[in-house]
Amino acid sequence: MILKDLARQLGLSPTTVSRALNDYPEVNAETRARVKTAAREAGYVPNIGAQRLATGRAKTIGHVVVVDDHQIINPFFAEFIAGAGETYAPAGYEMTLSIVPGAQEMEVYRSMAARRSVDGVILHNSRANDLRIALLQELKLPFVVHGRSELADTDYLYLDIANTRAFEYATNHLLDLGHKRIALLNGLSDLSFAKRCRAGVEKAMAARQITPEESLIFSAEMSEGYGYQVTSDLLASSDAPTAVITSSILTAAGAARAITDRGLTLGRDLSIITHDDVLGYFPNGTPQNPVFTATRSSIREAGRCTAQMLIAAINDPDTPPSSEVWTPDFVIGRSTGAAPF
Amino acid sequence: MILKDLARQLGLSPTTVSRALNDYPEVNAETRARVKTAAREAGYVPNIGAQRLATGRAKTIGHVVVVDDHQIINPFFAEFIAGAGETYAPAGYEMTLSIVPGAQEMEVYRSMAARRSVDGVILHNSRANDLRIALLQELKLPFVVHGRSELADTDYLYLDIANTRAFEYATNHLLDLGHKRIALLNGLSDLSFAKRCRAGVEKAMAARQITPEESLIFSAEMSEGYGYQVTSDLLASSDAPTAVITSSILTAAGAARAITDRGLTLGRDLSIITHDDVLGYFPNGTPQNPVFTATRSSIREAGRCTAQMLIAAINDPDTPPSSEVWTPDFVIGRSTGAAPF
DNA sequence: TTATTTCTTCAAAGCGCTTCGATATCGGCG
DNA sequence: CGCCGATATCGAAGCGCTTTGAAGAAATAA
Repeated sequence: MILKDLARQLGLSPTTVSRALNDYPEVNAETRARVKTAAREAGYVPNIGAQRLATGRAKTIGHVVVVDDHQIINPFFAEFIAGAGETYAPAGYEMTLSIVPGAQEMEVYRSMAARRSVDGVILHNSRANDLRIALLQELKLPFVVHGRSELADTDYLYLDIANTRAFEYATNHLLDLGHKRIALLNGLSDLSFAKRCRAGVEKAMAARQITPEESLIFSAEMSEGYGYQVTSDLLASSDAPTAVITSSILTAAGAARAITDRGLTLGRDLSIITHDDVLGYFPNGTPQNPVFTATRSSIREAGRCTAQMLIAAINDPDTPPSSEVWTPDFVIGRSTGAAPF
Repeated sequence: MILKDLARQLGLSPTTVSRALNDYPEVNAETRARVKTAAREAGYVPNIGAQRLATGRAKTIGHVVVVDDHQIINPFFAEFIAGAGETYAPAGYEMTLSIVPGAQEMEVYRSMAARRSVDGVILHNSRANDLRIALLQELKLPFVVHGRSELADTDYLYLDIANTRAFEYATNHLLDLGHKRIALLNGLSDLSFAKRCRAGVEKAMAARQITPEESLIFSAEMSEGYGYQVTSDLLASSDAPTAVITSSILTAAGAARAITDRGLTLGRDLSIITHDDVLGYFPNGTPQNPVFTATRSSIREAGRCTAQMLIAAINDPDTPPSSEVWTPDFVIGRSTGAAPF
């Protein structure tokens, strides 16, 4: 069933049928209703390739995922696109996922722009000095960044959380409890959120004349195993820290496992504060009774909002960009306590 | 830059240029080389909408993800599509993800078929009696199922692992260690893999005249919290089981946490065997030194292979379907030991 | 030499949709 | 009564690509 058939069946021209279906005002209300009913009954759906060609809009948003040894589809990303995807469908957009080696990432954006396969993209894993931003601006491909780059001179849309502030707050919480040796189990160091987390910790410590020790700062892909490994090693050393801050709940779970493995007690022998992205599959205890003391911000909600920002930017490209920075909640769980002597 | 421009620039017709780029044989080798070079230099990439319309092929594979209260993008799915995605790009295919409420799932397939937005789909979370199979056959939309349905009379492509056999093996391992009260922390009961896992456990127990107790069989979304909760409850009861079988490593991690939380020892006070999908973000210890005794099969590799099967089926629809069933490995870790008295 | 292949290239007709620029109809107005 | 603007519809021209069928040039055969 194509448009022409439907038009003939209704005794109308394809023009009118197309306009009726697309809610153009110059169609008689009664005619429109008749057309829509007939389309539904006949199961008519416009061919998407034809629509794309005729309108020049792909009605598609691209997400590029880099898979190298160290970067695979991780639970945070999964949760984020779940949120974004929920937003696309009702808005009439589709989502394409391109999974490519890191070396090809830039090429993929170029090709997306040239072949017009997407109307815009969302940038994940914002890096400190992110070359993708300049490229996309040059290509005139609308985009929104999840996170923030450190390029102060350019103007682009982003949605981020206030990592520096959150981690400063978390660190102060530990300092108030008497902790002085605090380890940071951070994400990969070239990611901008990791830089900000570290800055927050250092800021809080500096305010109390504490110099952060290089040997207590770690950077890696945020997995459970990483948290376990590093914490085990720390606990085995002669001058173990009394508290650990991690930037993900998976890492915190690993750290907790290392603590119980040694017969120690979480929150007494070692305190943990983590950032919690509110992963559906890995809840931080229950809302009433959180396991970890944590800074908390839903990454899924971030996905929803980022998608909305992008769709808005595509629909009216002239509206000036208005980015967002969210402040995480702070919840107190059972993973923190006064520093041991 | 469009085809016509490139053709004019080369002093050729669009026909010849198109044929040169698409490797049609009737183009002079020298001309082809000239065209390809010029295209590369000019950064010409064919418009995808036009190509779709002209060829009738979308060069796109669809994945539908159901998000209801209980089903969100989970780590297993994420790992699977990472594998599938790796396969698409080199083959010239794109991947679209549709994230929709369960009630709309069937409608999405209909619409995909009608608007020709994808050339084929991959079915996730195979259910025991899966209505999607009949629908896709009726729509003549090529598809491959990850998992297996129980519809014996239809012929379709699938890739699955031998869950029944694997869980029977795992159960026998526990029975050999002297365990008699074995709990099963299974996935959602309408999923076909969960049915097969249960069948495997029951088969092994039946062979030794043990009747599985209904009160030791659980079904839920496979999360860490689920494993923790159920195991905590079990350990608190007067006649706790001595072993637990779980169908996912996340659930196993939760179970392990429940054990250490009570001051008990994994593998001595309670044994655990799990199925390990080889999640990048949640490794089962190290390959040399696994934490959990486990049946193991890479879900990412399954994604790669499923994608290849689908592409093959799309390219020559006449080749008879040839499905695959993989046998998981069995690895022995530190989570199992002889049954306590 | 002419007829017949083979090798290259091209013009033109779609693919199914949107949209610009008419055209037809009709009530309202001077 | 003729003219005007508003309303509703249509014909036709694209969007950028592929592909069919034809045709010119070169090579081979008769």
